[in-house]
Amino acid sequence: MEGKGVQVLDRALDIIELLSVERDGLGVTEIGLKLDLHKSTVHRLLSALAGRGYIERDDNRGAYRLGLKFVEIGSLRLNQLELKTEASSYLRRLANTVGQPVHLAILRGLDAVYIEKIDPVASIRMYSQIGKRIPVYCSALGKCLLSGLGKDELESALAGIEFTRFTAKTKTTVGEVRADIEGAKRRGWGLDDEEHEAGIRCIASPVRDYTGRIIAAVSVSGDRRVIAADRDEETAGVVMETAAEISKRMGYVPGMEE
Amino acid sequence: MEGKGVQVLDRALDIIELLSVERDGLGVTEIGLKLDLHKSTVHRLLSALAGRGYIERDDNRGAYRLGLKFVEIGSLRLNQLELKTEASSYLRRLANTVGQPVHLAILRGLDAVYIEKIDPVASIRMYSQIGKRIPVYCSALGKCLLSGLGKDELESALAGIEFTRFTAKTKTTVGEVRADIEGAKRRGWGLDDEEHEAGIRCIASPVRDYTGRIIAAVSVSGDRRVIAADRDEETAGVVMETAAEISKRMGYVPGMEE
DNA sequence: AAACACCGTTCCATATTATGGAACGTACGG
DNA sequence: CCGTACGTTCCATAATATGGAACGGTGTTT
Repeated sequence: MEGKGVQVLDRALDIIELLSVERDGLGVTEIGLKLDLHKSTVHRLLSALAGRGYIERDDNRGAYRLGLKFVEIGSLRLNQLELKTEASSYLRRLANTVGQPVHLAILRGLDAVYIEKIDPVASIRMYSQIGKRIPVYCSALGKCLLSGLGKDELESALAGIEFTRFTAKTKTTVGEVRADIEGAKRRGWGLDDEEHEAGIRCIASPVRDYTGRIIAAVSVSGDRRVIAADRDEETAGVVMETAAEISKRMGYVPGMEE
Repeated sequence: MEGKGVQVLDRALDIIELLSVERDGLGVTEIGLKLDLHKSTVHRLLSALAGRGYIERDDNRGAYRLGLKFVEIGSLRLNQLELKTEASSYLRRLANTVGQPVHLAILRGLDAVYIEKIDPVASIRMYSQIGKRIPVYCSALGKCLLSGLGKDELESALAGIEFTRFTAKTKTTVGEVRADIEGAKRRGWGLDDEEHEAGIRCIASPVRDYTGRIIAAVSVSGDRRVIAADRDEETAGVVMETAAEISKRMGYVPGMEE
């Protein structure tokens, strides 16, 4: 076959990704219709995946849905990240101090990927999700992560951005984003001023490792009345403190960055 | 080919599961050796998986490891569980009240699968993991989950248990486990008295839904000096209270079971 | 109660794909 | 500088996955 894929694998992954957004599961025929696959093909792939726990049947309706094996594999992958393991208790402490959701993210391509999310006790806001991505140009986390790139790498990354205007305040030019990144680098913290989600502001600070490189970023986010602009320096202070503690834990010695 | 599987899919899943326990990733040749696959086959499958984010290359060494796509899919699956979404804030409250790790689990076959895990701020104990399984016969969660089965279904389940002695206190006969389950049913809470992990005790209580059926269990666990035997009734009280609140949230009306 | 429609499941001839052997380029160690 | 091992690519062909047909079961309609 053409291209880089393997047909059976691509079909199976298509099924998996389809079911990952279908809360109530789907039947064989419906999966086949949505993915333009013969139902006997679908059935065979589902059976194979089910045999290993990646797919399960709904108890009542018989619909197929993702199995909990994905949860297990996802957790195993997350726990391979030493950074996350080391950072968790600092993040919990920050969440309780600030009383707002706290995230840890790493850079993947042109996105920040959430690898930890701590909600304070009273919080029930569920927008972000571990494993999800947010574009670098309109997130505090993303700007911090980009601030760790070398000049050439940064320009290359900026050149690759395809802008989507999420809110009235979304930055949509390379120049604006570059300026924000430089500001993040200078201050030691980055800002999302309702650029990704209207009404939501976010402050992040970078985490470094023993080589001095930026490997992650920590953020606090919340309603613009809670993460109020007039208290940004104060909020940024506690975020930077937490990021510094995690950095230290990862072997970073202040002053060693390039 | 023979059996229920699909060869390409089984090979890809073998690679995925191998990498899920290899923190530093592996090379093509090494994967091939471990799975008895030709390196050109391995390379093709890795490339196909990498193209969709399920595999990534280590920045430095070039080793292959799982991609963060698994984290995303795992989180999407978890978030499809309405129970988990609804329960999270109650569990956080319980963790802070008791100051010990709290879990939520559901029944899958003869295991309790952790679908939520809350560590209090100061805790760094990392034994359990979301997505992991613990056998029903030697866990408080498992005994609570089994207590919701009908008589025939329970006997069938008990007949299927293959006992492993984890500690000196592990129950290893069907009679002992049946007695524990009946005790859990009578009291409204179940106990793991160092049966799975030496020195660790655990108290759990079942969660019901609007049909009155047991759909999950909540637990608190910790060192036997902290979850001390002489205070079990007290600890159980707060666990049952949390389980009752979650049950209520899931539409359960007290008195409607059976 | 019978007929109909649709779904999930199974089987198998064959079309199509995945395989693995050979070869190549690169990087690392001696 | 040379040898070794790894990752990568290509392609003839062996082996597998496909999908068409058929079946049983369930729910709905007449």
